[in-house]
Amino acid sequence: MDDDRVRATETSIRMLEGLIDLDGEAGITELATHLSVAKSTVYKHLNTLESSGLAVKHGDRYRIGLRALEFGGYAQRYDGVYDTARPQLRKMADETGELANLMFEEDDWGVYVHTSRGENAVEIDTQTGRRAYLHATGLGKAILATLPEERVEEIIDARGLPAVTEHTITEPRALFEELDEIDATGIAYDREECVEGMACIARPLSTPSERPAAISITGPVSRVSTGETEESIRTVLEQAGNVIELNLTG
Amino acid sequence: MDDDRVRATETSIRMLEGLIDLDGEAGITELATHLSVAKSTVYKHLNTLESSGLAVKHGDRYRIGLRALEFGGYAQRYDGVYDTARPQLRKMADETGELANLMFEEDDWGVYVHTSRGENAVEIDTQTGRRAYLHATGLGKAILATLPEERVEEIIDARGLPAVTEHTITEPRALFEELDEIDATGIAYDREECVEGMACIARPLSTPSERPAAISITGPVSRVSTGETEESIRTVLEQAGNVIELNLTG
DNA sequence: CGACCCGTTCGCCATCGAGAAACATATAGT
DNA sequence: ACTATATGTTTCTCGATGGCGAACGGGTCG
Repeated sequence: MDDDRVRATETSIRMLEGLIDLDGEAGITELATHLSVAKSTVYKHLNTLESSGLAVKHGDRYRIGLRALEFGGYAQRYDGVYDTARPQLRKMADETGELANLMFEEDDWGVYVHTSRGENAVEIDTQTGRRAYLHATGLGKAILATLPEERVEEIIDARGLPAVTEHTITEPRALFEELDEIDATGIAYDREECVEGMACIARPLSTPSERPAAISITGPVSRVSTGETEESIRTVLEQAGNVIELNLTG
Repeated sequence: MDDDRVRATETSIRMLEGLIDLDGEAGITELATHLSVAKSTVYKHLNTLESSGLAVKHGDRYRIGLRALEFGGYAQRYDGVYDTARPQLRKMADETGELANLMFEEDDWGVYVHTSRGENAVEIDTQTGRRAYLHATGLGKAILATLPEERVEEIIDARGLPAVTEHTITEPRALFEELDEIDATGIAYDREECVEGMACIARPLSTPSERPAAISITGPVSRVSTGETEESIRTVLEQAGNVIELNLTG
C-alpha cells in the first residue's frame, strides 16, 4: 500500500530537488514545467517552503534556504563523531598537505560530511552532504568492510555496483574479496575508482555510534600512491583514527 | 488568505522541528504527543521524510537525515561566497588562534555558515546553520550596517530587539547610531552582547552576491578586546575581507 | 501469564491539494 | 506607443488524500 506516505510532502521535496536540477535557482513557471505540475501548485509549495526557511525568494526566483543547513547540522552532529573528527581532519590535512575527508553511511549511501584542505589539496567536489556510491570510493569501501555481509548485500541490491570510472569495482565477488582484505589490514585503497586521476587512502572508524564512518586522504595518484607518501599517509590516518576512537570511547 | 500554503508540508516540517525539540531523536508516539497529532499522522509523515532521506529510522527511533545537509550545501554555496571565504577563515583562525566565523543574512536572521578554529579557539556553539539575532552579534551588526535603513527597520519589526545578554542593544536609536559608526569605520564590535564573556570583531563583506555577509573573530573579552590584539585582529579581518572581495569581483 | 506500551494498519470523512483557466503585471518587439 | 508574450498571482472546482480514532499485533516488564 502506498497509503502510508504523504504525497504533498513528497511534491514539496521534489520542488527542492527541482531547484537543484535547475542550477539551484528557478522561477515558478520554470520549475512547474520542469516537474510537470501546475504553476499554482508550485506557487503554493514554494510559498510554504519559503515561510519555513527551506526555500528563499529573491525577486521572482527561488532557491534552497539556509534552514536546510540548520536541519543538516543536527543530522551531522547527533552522535559526536563529527565534532570529534573535525580537528583531526584538519591535522591530517596539515600533515599531508592533501584533502582529508569524513564520510558517514546513511540510507545505503556514503555521505561526505566534512572535508579539510591541506596546502596542496586538489580542488575536487566533496561538497558537504554529497552522496557517493559506497563501493566506488576508498571511504565507502572502508565503511563496507566494517559491515556484516548481509548488510553489504542489501546495499548492493539497493544501489547496485555501477561503474563510476573504468576502474570501479563492479563485481560483487571482487568487492567482497577486497572488503576482506580491508578488514584484515584496516586500510582501504581507491585508485581512480571514483575520480579519474585521483587516489584515496581510507580507514574505517570504530565508534560507539551505530552510524558507520570512515576517514580518508585524497589526492592525485602521482602523489598519494607512491610508496613513500603512501606509507606516511597510512600512519597519519592511523593516528587520527586512533585519537578519534579514543575520544569517543573514553 | 491562508490558501496559498500546503498544510501537509507544514506539518512535515513541524515533524523535523519536533525531532530537534526532542533532543534530535524520537519515537512515533513520543513525537505525536509532543506535536499533539495522531500517531498515524506522524507515522505517515516520518515514513515520507525517511524515504526522501530527510529523516532516518534507527530501530524505532527517528532522526533528521543527512539529506538535509545536501540541500543545505546548495543553499550555502550558490553564490560562491562560502567557497571563497573558507580558506580565508582558516587563515584568520591560524593567525589569531581564535575562532573565525562567516555569517549570511537570510530571512531576517543571521545564519552562521562556517567557522574555523584556531589553536586557542573558545568552545562555543557556532554550529553551522545556527540562527542568531542580527542586532546581538558583531557579525550581525556588520551586516546590518551595509543594509539600507528601511531594510533594517523591516528586520527590527520582524525579529524585534530582544536582549540576549544584559549588554545587548535593545533600543533602535542606539542601534542605528552604532550602525552609522560601523558604516564609517568598516568594523563592528561586540562586547558580550551575544555571549557573556565573549567579544567579537567583525567586518562586512561587500560581494557581488545579493546576500549580505560578514566575517569575524570571536574570543574571550580578555584576549580579543585588549588594545594590542584588537589592532592585529582588525588587520587580519581587513586583509581576509579584501582577499575575499577581490576574488569574488575579479 | 496478563497488563501495558509501542509501531503499524484500517476505514471514514471533511479538507485540502492539484489542476485549469482567468487575471495582473512586467518586459520585449515592432 | 501599443501589442504580444512571458511571468507570478488569484480564483474556482473536484476528487483525492491527509488526518483522525480505533483496532491490531508484537514486544517487554512486572
